[in-house]
Amino acid sequence: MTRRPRPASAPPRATIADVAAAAGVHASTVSRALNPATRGMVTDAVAARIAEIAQRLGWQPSTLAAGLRTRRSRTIGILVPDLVNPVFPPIVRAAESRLAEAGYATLIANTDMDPAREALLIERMAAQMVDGLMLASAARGSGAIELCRRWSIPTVLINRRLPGAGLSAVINDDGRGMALAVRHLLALGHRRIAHLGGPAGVSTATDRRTGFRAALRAAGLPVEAPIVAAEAYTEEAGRRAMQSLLAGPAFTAVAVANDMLCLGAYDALAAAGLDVAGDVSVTGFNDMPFVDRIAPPLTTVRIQHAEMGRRGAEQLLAEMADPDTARRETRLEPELVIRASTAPPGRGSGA
Amino acid sequence: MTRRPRPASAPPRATIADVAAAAGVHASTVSRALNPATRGMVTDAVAARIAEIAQRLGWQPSTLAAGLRTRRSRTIGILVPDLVNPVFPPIVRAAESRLAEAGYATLIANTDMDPAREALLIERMAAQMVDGLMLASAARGSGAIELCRRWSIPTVLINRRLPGAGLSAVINDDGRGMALAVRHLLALGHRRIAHLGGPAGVSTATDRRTGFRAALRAAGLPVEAPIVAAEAYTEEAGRRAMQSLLAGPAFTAVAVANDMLCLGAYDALAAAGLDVAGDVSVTGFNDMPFVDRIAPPLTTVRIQHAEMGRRGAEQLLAEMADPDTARRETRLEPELVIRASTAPPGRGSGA
DNA sequence: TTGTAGGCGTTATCAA
DNA sequence: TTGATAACGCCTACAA
Repeated sequence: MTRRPRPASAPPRATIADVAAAAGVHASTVSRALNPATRGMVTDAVAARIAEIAQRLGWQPSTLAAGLRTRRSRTIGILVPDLVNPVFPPIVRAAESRLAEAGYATLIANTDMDPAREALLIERMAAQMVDGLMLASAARGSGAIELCRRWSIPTVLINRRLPGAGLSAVINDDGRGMALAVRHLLALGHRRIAHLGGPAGVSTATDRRTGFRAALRAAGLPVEAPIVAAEAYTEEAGRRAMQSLLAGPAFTAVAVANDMLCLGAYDALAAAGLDVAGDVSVTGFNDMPFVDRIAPPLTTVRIQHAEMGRRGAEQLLAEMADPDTARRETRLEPELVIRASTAPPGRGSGA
Repeated sequence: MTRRPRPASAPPRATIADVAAAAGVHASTVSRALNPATRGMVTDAVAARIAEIAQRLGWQPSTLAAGLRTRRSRTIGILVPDLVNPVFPPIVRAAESRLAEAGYATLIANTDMDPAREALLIERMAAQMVDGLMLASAARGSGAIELCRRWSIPTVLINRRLPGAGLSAVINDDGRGMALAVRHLLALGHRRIAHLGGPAGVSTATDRRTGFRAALRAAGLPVEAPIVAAEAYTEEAGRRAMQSLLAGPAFTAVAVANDMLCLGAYDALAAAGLDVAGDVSVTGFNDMPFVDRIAPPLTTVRIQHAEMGRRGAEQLLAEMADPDTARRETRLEPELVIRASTAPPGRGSGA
């Protein structure tokens, strides 16, 4: 005894055959009339009548059946490390909107930064025959890229790039963004500036660290500034990283790789009896929601969340439409937002 | 000239027929061996060999083909008003995790609280043959429910209920939550308490307003407290609603229907020269991320975000497995989190 | 336990 | 312009 998927009371959904019968034409004619791409092959009068009948019967195309035939599911997958990280919702949302406009549904999954889980999810997306993939979870050695290649799934990276992967990416200009933050600290008079960096293997972390060093060098400062890498982009990791910075050489300002890390950093500073801005200036990265309302409001680098999602979707649509579309790395311009977490040095003692 | 979906270089993906040929058995045997549910029908030795060959050929089941046959897509749709509202990501994430565990992929879409868009999305989900739907966007008069019924899509409401819809819902006990907040304010000594409510037609708004009134009544206070309803759960709406509260009778505390509204309320109070806690105590609802770090940290009602997503998924899975599963309204227990936005009255002048 | 055959709903190709 | 036919990949009675 198998359970029937739909209650017996519900009428089965109308198919093209039903419409054809009602219209007194062949199913192929109905298919042509109802498919925008082939509507032109059919007499206007017939097409109109078919459309009317389809409407009356409540016909809906079955993406499954169409997809089986055409080998496209009109579905796009988006993989994010963790949807709860506030950086991602605006990106995902913008991408979803653009894709919906183009008639695509959006499959979302969280990788938890677990390569095994990520691989599983990609396999599953491949099984679902997604037409394209947007990866916000790119990291060195994840194997994701070769899976996408193996299943020939058009793929675009967002937020993070992966040098050598040969994939399009829509990212922030992380180096420039970090330079904006560092130059701001220098302008305030800071000379002993530390860097609280992101986790290894992630482009946002390496690009921002590189940008940090370059900005110091450009200012003629010694580059052997205190640098610590957090193990992940989390509050807790930020707390621990800040603790280890505080155990090292003194500094009056710290350029942090990510706003989430800043929250933990704030805690660690408070625990050490230090005042943000007063004793240690702090800059973040991302301008994620509500960092303008924490105490003190965070000076940070604003990224173009929505634009990133939109442009990523755009690029993916282009590559799906024409596989020969040139791969490109789009770097979005970041912008410094100055708030109250930065101030000239010397008001307090530094750290 | 039609464009081929996959580059000529990529080998076509293996099908059951390929595996069958390689194994020297019939395709149906392969199907049985590879499908966990029917594995038992096949000799262990044969099953093992088939599995090995499938693995070697990189075979992946095609959800499309299977779904066409079985009429289930192993896909669930989730509709949220706006993924950028921080209440939703934790819910969605937990649901996605649970559904992924059960082998379902998750389709996500934003309704923007636009009934027309919502209807379109549901139609599209129906076309995608989603096996079930989770609706976080329920509102009076949306038409969503009848669409789900029409397409016989098992549906569970989350975060909001819809009286009379006959659908399961996993929600907060909004009345109790609001009562917790009001009792806290009463205990602090407040007597003139206002309510900044949510938008009309949404159960969270009406249930919290009802809870507010009931709590005042239970305390023997007059129920004609100042009450204003915001037009939406947004900062801007919160600002305007607080402004109109301030234009009315005086109060020393305000119980707000939602944290997002509180942010706008904070602004309006500041603009009026009033101190949160000092002049007017403020309570929120949701305990959304980071309200513990705003200034002053918000006293609010914590809801079980993740549990809501998990339980919603659980209920949906149950109803999909057995349509006769009893519909149920699950109310999750909220919890008051006391922070610095509430204080005894009288330190300042009130409003 | 395995093979056979037919069909899920749509679209592509060919013929009329 | 329309109709007939087959095929997409898988599942499942039924027969062997």
